[in-house]
Amino acid sequence: MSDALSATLAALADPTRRGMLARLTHGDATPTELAAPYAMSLAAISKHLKVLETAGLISRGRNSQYRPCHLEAAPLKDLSTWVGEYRRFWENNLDQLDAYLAELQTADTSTPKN
Amino acid sequence: MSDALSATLAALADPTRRGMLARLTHGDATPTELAAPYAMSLAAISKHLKVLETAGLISRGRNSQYRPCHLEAAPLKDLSTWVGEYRRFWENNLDQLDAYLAELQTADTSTPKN
DNA sequence: GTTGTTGTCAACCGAAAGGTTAAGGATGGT
DNA sequence: ACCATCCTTAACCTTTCGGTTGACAACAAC
Repeated sequence: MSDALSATLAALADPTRRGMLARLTHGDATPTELAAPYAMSLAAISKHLKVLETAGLISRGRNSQYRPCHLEAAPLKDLSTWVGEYRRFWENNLDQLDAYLAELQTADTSTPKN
Repeated sequence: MSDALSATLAALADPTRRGMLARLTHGDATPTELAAPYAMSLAAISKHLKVLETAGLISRGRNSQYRPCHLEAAPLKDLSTWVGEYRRFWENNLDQLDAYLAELQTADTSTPKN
């Protein structure tokens, strides 16, 4: 899981963490504020934030006792780029094209495995 | 992890599974073909394929002994839509806007926590 | 300096992830 | 009928994940 994209995807795979990111789109927030919607200890929230920070999805400042969290979108940009490579596979009736190609292959002389 | 987006992200968080999807962009392939690049038992490959299938990222047919795998891009489209909501956060110098807003808040009368 | 609030860390726990090996089901070929 | 090939399943093991509780560090307020 050492590559950045895997870390990003793993961090985003948890609904609690996605909820925190969504909250941060409205502005920076402290762990206590981020914890509000969840029936969960603050320690658990702190762990989630560490996962997000390790993935580069948030950064944290310091304001007296408070540790405000800030959304960092760079990993999301990378994710968007990655998933964009697959765009042509969900656009423009590609399934029907695939079906056509499969039919061509069935009519072939060799032993088709696909 | 019951929601579809979490299942998609968790499935994609593994580099082996992403590699399999990348291979499937070149056309359908059997488990044995998909296993080729990896130093891993076929049973492990079969498990990975089950994860991808459960997430709706592939479908599987039957051609005699072979179980050809086919890329299904719908969950990727949903993921692209989700991440697209964050687009404005990595475009157009948003960090500088945030810094400006933070400065405004520091000049405020209340006790700012963020 | 004591007290309260905020947040993190360490230790622990159960469940899930990701791999193994061994067994077996499904199909094709001889 | 038998054998080989392809693939999945079951059982198991180790590591990671997501939560808990308890201790405590940092800072503010009184």
